[in-house]
Amino acid sequence: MPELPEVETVRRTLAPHVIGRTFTKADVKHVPMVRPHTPSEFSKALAGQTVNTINRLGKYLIFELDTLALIVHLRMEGKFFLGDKNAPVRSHEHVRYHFNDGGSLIYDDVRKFGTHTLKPLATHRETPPLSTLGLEPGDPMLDVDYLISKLTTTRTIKSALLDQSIILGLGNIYVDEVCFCAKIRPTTRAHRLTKTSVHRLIECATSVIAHAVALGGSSIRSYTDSLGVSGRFQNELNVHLREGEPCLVCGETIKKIRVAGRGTYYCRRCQKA
DNA sequence: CCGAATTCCTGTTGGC
DNA sequence: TGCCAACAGGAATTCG
Repeated sequence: MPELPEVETVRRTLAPHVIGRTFTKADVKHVPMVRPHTPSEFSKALAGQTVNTINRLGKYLIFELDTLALIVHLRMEGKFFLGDKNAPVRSHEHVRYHFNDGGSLIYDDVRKFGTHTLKPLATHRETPPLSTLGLEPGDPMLDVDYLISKLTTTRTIKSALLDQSIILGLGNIYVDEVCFCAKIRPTTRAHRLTKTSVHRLIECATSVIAHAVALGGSSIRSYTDSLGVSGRFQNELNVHLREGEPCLVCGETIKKIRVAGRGTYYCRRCQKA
């Protein structure tokens, strides 16, 4: 599932291919994907708009057009492909964006969970969903005081770290890795964490995400290549998907449990906080 | 308001 | 080997 590092990789890969190109229309095959727009109003609004830049906020891709922002969330398995006018329809193709040069940008998504929405460019960051988002790992504003103020909840720290209004961009894989790095058990109640643990959490979120971005993200079963996007971070995972294998730090067997409704991997010896 | 459960969706996996 | 239920999960929505 694409998390911040995978989405950043998609952004970097896509940018040189689509910046400067102008849309003529979009064929929407899965109607709910462009909600609340109807396919025809979505397509008409895009016509004549040029892609000036592609940004990213957390796991959201933001295509900045002339007067609109096209905000795309890949959710689990969304992928982009570039095609020409004769590109065959892909098996899970749901949206095809057409450019005035005859080319196309194809969105493919097995589970149809992705979302594509249009917002006025001038105010897109001030309205949901972007307006509700927290701070990205590496943002200087993400300090101990900020995080402690957000962790007054009784939920588990895993649940809190998955909450995009607190820290941005972490999903199931990276939350497990960040908790391992910070020596924090995923089941610990957020408000019970010490200041020292919260400090480690920030350091780890920053370092794990930076390392994953540098390696182009992770390619695992539910998220693989599109546009030549093939990350190498899956080879660096310390706990995620390693149930039954020895902890790379202490040798203890990695456990898998269920936390916040998600498969969760941790080392019971290293993660005691 | 808070947090847990449900919903969306389909390919893969595991148990019998 | 074949069948089918369970599972995977981000975030919006519903429920208690």
